Amino acid sequence: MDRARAHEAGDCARGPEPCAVAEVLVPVAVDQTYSYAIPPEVRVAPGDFVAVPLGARKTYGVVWGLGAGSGANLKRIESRLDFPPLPEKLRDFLDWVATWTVAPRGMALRMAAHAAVEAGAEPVRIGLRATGAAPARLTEARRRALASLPADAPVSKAELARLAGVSASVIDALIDDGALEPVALGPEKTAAPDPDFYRAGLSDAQEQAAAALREAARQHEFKPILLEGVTGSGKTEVYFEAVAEAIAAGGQVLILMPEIALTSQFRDRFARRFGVPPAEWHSELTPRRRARVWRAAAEGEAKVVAGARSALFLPFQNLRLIVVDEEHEAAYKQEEGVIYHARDMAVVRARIERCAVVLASATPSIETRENARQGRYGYLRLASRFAGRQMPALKAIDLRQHGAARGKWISPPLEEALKHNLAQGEQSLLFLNRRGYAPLTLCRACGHKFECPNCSAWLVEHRFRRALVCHHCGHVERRPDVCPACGQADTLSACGPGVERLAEEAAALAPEARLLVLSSDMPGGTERMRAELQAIAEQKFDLVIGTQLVAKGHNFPHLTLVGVVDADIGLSNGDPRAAERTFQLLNQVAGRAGRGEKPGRALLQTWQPDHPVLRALLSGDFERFYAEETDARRLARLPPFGRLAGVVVSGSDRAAAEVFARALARAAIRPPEGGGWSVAAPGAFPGPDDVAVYGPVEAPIAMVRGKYRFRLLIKAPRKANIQAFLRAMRARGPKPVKDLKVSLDVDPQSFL
DNA sequence: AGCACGCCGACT
DNA sequence: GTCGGCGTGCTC
Repeated sequence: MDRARAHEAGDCARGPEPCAVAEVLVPVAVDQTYSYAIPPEVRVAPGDFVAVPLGARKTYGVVWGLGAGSGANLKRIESRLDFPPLPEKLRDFLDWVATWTVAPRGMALRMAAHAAVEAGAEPVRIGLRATGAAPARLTEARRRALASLPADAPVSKAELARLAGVSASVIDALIDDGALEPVALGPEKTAAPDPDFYRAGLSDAQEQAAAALREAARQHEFKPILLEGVTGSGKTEVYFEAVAEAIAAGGQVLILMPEIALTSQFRDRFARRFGVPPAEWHSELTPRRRARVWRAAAEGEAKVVAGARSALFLPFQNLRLIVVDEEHEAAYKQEEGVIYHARDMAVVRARIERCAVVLASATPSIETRENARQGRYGYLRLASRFAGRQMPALKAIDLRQHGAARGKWISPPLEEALKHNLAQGEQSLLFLNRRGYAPLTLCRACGHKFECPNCSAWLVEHRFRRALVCHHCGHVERRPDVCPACGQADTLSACGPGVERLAEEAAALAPEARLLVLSSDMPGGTERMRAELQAIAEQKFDLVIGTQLVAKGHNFPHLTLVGVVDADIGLSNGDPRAAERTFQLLNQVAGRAGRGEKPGRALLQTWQPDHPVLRALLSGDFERFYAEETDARRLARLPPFGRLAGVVVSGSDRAAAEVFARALARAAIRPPEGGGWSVAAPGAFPGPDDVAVYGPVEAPIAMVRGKYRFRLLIKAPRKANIQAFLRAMRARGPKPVKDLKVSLDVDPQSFL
């Protein structure tokens, strides 16, 4: 056997010399693999985890390929690590993600591998088994303990003590006597979801969509599908049918959720359909549980994983279906480290895995809608609510005619509707997308405004916590009683509303109502949140006041009135997606109403009832709104008709950051010869094939966490290789010095 | 990302 | 004189 063939066979452990080289990717910010010698006693194959020396330290890495050569003057792999290997398709996916996002491949590897490595080895679980030997003395407690021991499977000490109703010391004594012996238990097995556990009755429309999804899940071919269904149409039940099909066919399923607050409610719903909850994956899991889910995914043990965007990098063995729930949600965009959009990367992963991917939403993104319209994605629609339930009736309250009193935010018509609903014993929701008591606090005597020391942003008063909080960096200070600038007492005044303040106003209107304020900063974390959401569903509150958190995907069957306090928030912030976002959010909130037996309605307080977004919502003519928005994007050559990239230069020295950003822009404007693109002259209107460079401009919130930020925006035709452009720009620009940092964001979603 | 090296200010 | 702060560069 010649050398090359020996490598292929993974058979190079024969000779006395290291006879091969492995290309290893390490989880650091480098793009290349490093070559290491494979020592004779170690056998490795692509995908294997290995321990390698790196500079002065030791780290793990993953074999990305095997190379030729003797490896004579290379460092050696220390050992092969005992983790399931990273599947080839996942490795391909990581390469793809790194290229697309212009991130070092090592950082992409880190996202996929860290969970496995960071928890360390699983502790060995000890079980007990009868030896058959009789104990020296058989007391009543000892007899019960022996009698309670299951014959088939060993149980842990704590479990046996509980079963027998005796203390652990009784068990210890039995072990000492030789009547019981400890044995190592294998990993804990969790029951697999049962595709036939409970089949809900589906409407005709649902059944039709479900049939198409089942077919896609059966195929094991790349098949993206948009599942568009109005709020309350039962999208979840429909894609559950595809999940059932995929697991019945022996495959695995990934269900992506935009927020962890949603996973806990989803858990129960899943368990009702499949008998057991799905494996969960999100940032609040302990390292050990993460490692367990990771391994379960790799070994094919976890049939269904539901999780946040990072679940996209789990090492599935046989992925048959990916569901992206609420696909339009901005929370799918990862904004730090490797900057990626989980919805788009889910489609890429599905292509590599050759599986179906379902994008579900009541209000799809323009991008996904357009992909469906052009036939790149399949398109399934649920046009009406489940079980004949009506869509909520939407009405605008024109604040120009029916404004609230000074210092109040609930207009007379909304007040009347609320009181009426409460009198009927029905549940209401007030929606305001602002946490805290008031977004700005100022001194009436001297005009002093409370500002964050690290960010150019106002401090938000949280009256409940008696604190002023920065929503950008987390800075907290005590709310003083006297103005720190002029020293006068009782002059500090809260400006503008937050949910806490709205609650105060509502409580004055309806003192007898059981009231709950819900926002993401609620103390008690996810568990508390889960309990409160459950309590709302059981009508333990009459009036709920909440931020966007309450808008998303929850089912509150007793809710019949939704009041949107400020429908105009977010309409005028310079973001190209502002209108679309507002449309999606308001539709989502309004859609909370009337999901039970009683019909619901939504009242939207607005200063601009003629705005296209409000008109679309009120008339229900979504098609027209989508058509207009899509046309506007096409004309402006914005995504999906063109490509965008954001470049952010940040640093603690404002002037240095600005100078650097200018230098980068110059480097971008004069691209290298033969780069394959033309660049519009500064200030000139770009031609259809030109790449345009805008900026730098200072970010709208100039300083965040003590860093100044300057932004460039790159706009390119759809066919242009924007990644190559960014790489060339970075290579030609100056090297960052001191604490200057450049971050590249392909397909930015946020323009702050 | 993490770690060492090197260069500057301050103090056992 | 050394300790240690951060800025810079490299990791097969």
